Amino acid sequence: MSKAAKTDNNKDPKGRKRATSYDVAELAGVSQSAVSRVFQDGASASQAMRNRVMTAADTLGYRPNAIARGLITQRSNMVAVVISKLTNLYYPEVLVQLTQRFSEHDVRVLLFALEHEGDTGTVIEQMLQYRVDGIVTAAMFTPEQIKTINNARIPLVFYNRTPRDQLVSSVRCDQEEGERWLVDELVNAGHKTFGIVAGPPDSAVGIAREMGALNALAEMGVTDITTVSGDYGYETGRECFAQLVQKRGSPPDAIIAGNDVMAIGCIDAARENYGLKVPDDISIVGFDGVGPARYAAYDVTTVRQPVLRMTQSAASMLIERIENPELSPEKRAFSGRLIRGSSARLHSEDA
Amino acid sequence: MSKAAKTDNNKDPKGRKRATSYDVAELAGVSQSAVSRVFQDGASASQAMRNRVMTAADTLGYRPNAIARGLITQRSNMVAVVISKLTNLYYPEVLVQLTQRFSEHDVRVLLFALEHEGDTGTVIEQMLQYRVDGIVTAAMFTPEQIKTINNARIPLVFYNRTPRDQLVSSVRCDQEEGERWLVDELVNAGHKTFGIVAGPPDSAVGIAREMGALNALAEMGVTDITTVSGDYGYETGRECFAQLVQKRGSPPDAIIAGNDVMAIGCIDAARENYGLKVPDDISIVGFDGVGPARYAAYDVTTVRQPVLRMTQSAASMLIERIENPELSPEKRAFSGRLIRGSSARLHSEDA
DNA sequence: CCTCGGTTTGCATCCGAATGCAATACTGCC
DNA sequence: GGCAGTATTGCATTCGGATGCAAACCGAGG
Repeated sequence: MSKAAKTDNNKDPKGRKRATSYDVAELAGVSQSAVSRVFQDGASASQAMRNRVMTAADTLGYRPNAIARGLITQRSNMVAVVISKLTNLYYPEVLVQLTQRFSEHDVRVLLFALEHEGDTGTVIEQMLQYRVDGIVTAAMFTPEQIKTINNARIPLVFYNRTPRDQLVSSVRCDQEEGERWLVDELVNAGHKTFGIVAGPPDSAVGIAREMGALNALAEMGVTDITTVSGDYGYETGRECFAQLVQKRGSPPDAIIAGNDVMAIGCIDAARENYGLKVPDDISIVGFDGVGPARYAAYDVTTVRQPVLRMTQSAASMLIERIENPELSPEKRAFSGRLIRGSSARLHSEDA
Repeated sequence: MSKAAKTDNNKDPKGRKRATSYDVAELAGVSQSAVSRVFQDGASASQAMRNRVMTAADTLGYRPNAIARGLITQRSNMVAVVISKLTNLYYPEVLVQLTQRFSEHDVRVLLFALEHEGDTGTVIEQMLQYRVDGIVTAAMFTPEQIKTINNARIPLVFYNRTPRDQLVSSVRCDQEEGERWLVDELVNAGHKTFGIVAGPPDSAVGIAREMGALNALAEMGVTDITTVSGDYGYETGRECFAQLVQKRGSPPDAIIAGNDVMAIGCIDAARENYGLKVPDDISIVGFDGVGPARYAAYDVTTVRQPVLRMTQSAASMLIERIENPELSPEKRAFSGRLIRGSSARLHSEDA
């Protein structure tokens, strides 16, 4: 009787309602649990049952409702991916890679794009409400936010940022090491005066790179350093170059830019606005190894991040922790690869 | 009694279970419906009730479960966004814009990234299972797939592709018009022989552009046309240039590339491998108006897509149709903007 | 033919919030 | 003070599928 009632309110004016497992069960003359079992992996169901159910399901166009399933299983099979500053040419690649890695594990990606890395507040609330099974973030969270996420027992992996003093998992490219390589090479090649075009102040990666460069320069005994900062964009790179020159009266021997795009901006400014030859008059290096850095007109000397390995790690670390929440946090740092482009005179080129 | 049972099985070994509206209700001494109402927009609840519930909710760290809500309201508040070929430098921008537009309407984005535009099969199944409220796709679907989606009554908006003979909504940049502009200008500037570097054969946009260019060329009476095709990438652009030259024995007067990145590849190949001056010896034009097209070393003549307006349209068209499923399909085409870079000699520059 | 071990299947219940309806509380007004 | 009218609140049910448990079934061996 109660079952009959269920079919009664199918009075969708224009077209049939979406088929449910009950509808399929009825048509196939079996129980709803049977339908449920047929659509699961390791559930027990005879071949005959499978056939009947599948036939009925096909004629009704039935598809299991992932929302309902998520409610009962306490698994949404969705992970949140948080990105910011997509203008940074580098993240799109990361994003697609991540999505593909996750989809290999039958996990969907709920995307959160932040205008600025600071806008994390509301986003966290959203992620929690949607009961995502895990989070990969390429934006920094505050300690309280991290605590909130931990309390909700949602596995969390930071991408290219590692909060200080926090017990969290992260995957990153070793920015400091990369900057050290660049600095070593530049200093050994005879560059004495340096300009740094840092990233925006709210970028964790930018800060890591800037500090890495500054520390390396200090260790090498370099003191003539001028710093300006941009927003990772091309235009900003051009402007920063001008600022640098103005600030110190003349162009430095070398410029260390916070990413490749700004490096490209610097190169164009140096050539167009100051008639400088790169790398003869000035060396300019970037970071990331994005596509445009390989364009012949720039051929930027840079450190390429191992995006594939990093995204694979992030995805698998997260999935491991979703399946086994007891796993302790883990931090993985990958070395980048120094790419000796022709935008800088480097030491070992003559080796 | 049944309520008491509910609190009993809270035996989470390590830490409390996630708070539900029942927990909050109990602590606040009110009914579950009251809690539900407090967390809704237009529901009736006294101020006193609001305070009590909110206090209880805060101490428990309660957040409404969007999954459960979706089950009962038949609204997931999620839309699927399908993209392919993210290698195309242009889509990341689209993606972020879309995500932000949707989040303004409190709609989340479930991301599906296709390796190739053809891999749509499984993705559609996923979207339907997750009961997304709508779909924006930057990949082409087959007529059967479209029918499946229509049967499920899920609003669908195509981005930059308009299936032939299908009653669907779409937002696109008028590729044909843009190509016509480019062709007109090039022909009027005296270019006689043309090379076309088309996009991959499974790209709907690529085909539209290629056809647009060919039609325009035919109308202008141009017959010396050589076509090759690439995958939208930089390297492919370089290779295509070589192929073009080889195929016809010498470089054409002008090259029309399927996108800016390939145009850049062509420019580099022309300069580096053939010692040609751009635009003195050869004109090269692209399409999209991506960031790198503006780099000083290339300054590509191109047609810029009005991404902001297009994404806004796509988002609002979709949301309108989610809220009012009876709305009939609508196709919007936006004109791009011709950008007269220095990679081509154009007619009207002397005007 | 009956019994035993192993599969299949169905029953009943649960996940967490939304909502129609009825009961109740509160308001203003005569 | 009493009453109509509105604003709150609670009750019970619903969304669609998963799952523990017990009943039913199957084939093989005695």
